[in-house]
Amino acid sequence: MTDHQNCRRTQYSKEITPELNGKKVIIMGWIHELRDLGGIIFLLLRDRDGVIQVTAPSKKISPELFENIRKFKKESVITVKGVVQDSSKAPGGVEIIPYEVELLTESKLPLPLDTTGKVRAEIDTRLDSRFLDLRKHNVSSIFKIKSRMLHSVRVFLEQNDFIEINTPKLVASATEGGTELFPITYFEREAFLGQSPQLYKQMMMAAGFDQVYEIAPIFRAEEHDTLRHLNEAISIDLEAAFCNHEDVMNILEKLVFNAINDVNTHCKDELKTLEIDLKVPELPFERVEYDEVVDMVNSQGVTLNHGEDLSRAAEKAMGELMEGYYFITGWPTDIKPFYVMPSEEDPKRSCAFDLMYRDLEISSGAMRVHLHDLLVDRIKKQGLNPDSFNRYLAAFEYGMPPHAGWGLGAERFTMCLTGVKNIRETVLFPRDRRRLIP
RNA sequence: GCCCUGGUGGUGUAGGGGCUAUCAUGCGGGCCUGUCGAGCCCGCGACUCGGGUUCAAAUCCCGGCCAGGGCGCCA
Repeated sequence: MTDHQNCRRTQYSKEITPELNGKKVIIMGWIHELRDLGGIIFLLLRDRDGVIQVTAPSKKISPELFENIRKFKKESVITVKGVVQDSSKAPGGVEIIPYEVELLTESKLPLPLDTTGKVRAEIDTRLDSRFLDLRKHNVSSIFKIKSRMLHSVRVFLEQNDFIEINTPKLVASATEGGTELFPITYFEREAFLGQSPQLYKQMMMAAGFDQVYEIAPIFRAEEHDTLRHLNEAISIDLEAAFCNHEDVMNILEKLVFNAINDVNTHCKDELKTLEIDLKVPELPFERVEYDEVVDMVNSQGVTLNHGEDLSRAAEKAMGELMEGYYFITGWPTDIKPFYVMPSEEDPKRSCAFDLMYRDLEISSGAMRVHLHDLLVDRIKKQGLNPDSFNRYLAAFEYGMPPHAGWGLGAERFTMCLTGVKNIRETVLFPRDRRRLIP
């Protein structure tokens, strides 16, 4: 009788080493592969972190047990109770000789996709059966690295005295400008899904929190259809008072540096699975002025007029010229949002920056406008109505400190850490132009 | 949204007006005691949908839907 309500493993597969020779263990997981050679059966049992071979020689185990194992199907969940056998013939130098096996749940066959890597599947097929796709270690490794990166970011920011905050994702106004928002029904009213915690982070500066961060979803209703855009993404957002853009750039580059180091030391197996050699960048990251970027892009034969945002071709041209991480600074004020502070020496240039990795923008930030009247001015100049910003603007009338901040795309950063080319690879259940399930 | 390309067993593919629609993997059965992408034998399983051209369409044409790549959009 199978005991489903008392299942506990003694070890994960990766914890079983030749040193445990002769020890009894209980392992649980999925049947990765089954090789029946007639008189001996090799069963590869996969769990979260690895695969271990269970070897069933007909002469060493009972006929009933042997027949049971022979009837197993791939991807079924089983418990194996057995004895560790140190063996040079086994993969990893160790295997389990079973004395008892239990089928916990049987898998339906055929599988919607191959979990062993023999036949590759398209991303669309994989996402349709994502839970199965994620059983592959080269896929789950991406998420272990993402998890480690987020952990590292939290530790770093806590150590630097930042307060973690949570801001609403249901918002009333669609007047922030720029990106399209997803409209939703909020009881009898219309509301929207938040595009960014920007205005709330700034209000926390007026609240006297000084240094805040939030790691949360953002929603963009753009019909983009590329390898680097999502309609739901995780933004690592930060805002700090009594400082300028230079200060938050320093924090950002240290945070990125720190995360890469942390992933390198704690995700060795995952990086190996992904065949990634993660290079630790040098600090400080190179700073390139926007004016310089225009010249560099044009020198590559790609047209970029002064005052324009970078086209995809311009980003690629920069990617050809720059290795690793670099900042683009001194952006024209006109192409940046209203809350970006114009430079004191030259108001046509702003205190905004982007952090790039080769041809990919992974973060953008700025010193913000903390002066109420200037902010109202800038809102009007961008063709927006200051009246719809009342609650936000009020925060600037009762003592708002100078401040700066940035937002870092968690998925884009994960692409840099894992080397994957499609941003959908970095989200468990991605939301894009076409996909809303699963 | 625009441009290009495509949609063939569960998965990944070859083919490209008529013949039993190719191959791999998978699945079912058989043989096999050291596999590790196990091997060998037998079997199973497919032309995106709608319309049109034609004696004949999976193949050509039109449209839809879906996907891949590129771009645009992305304060």
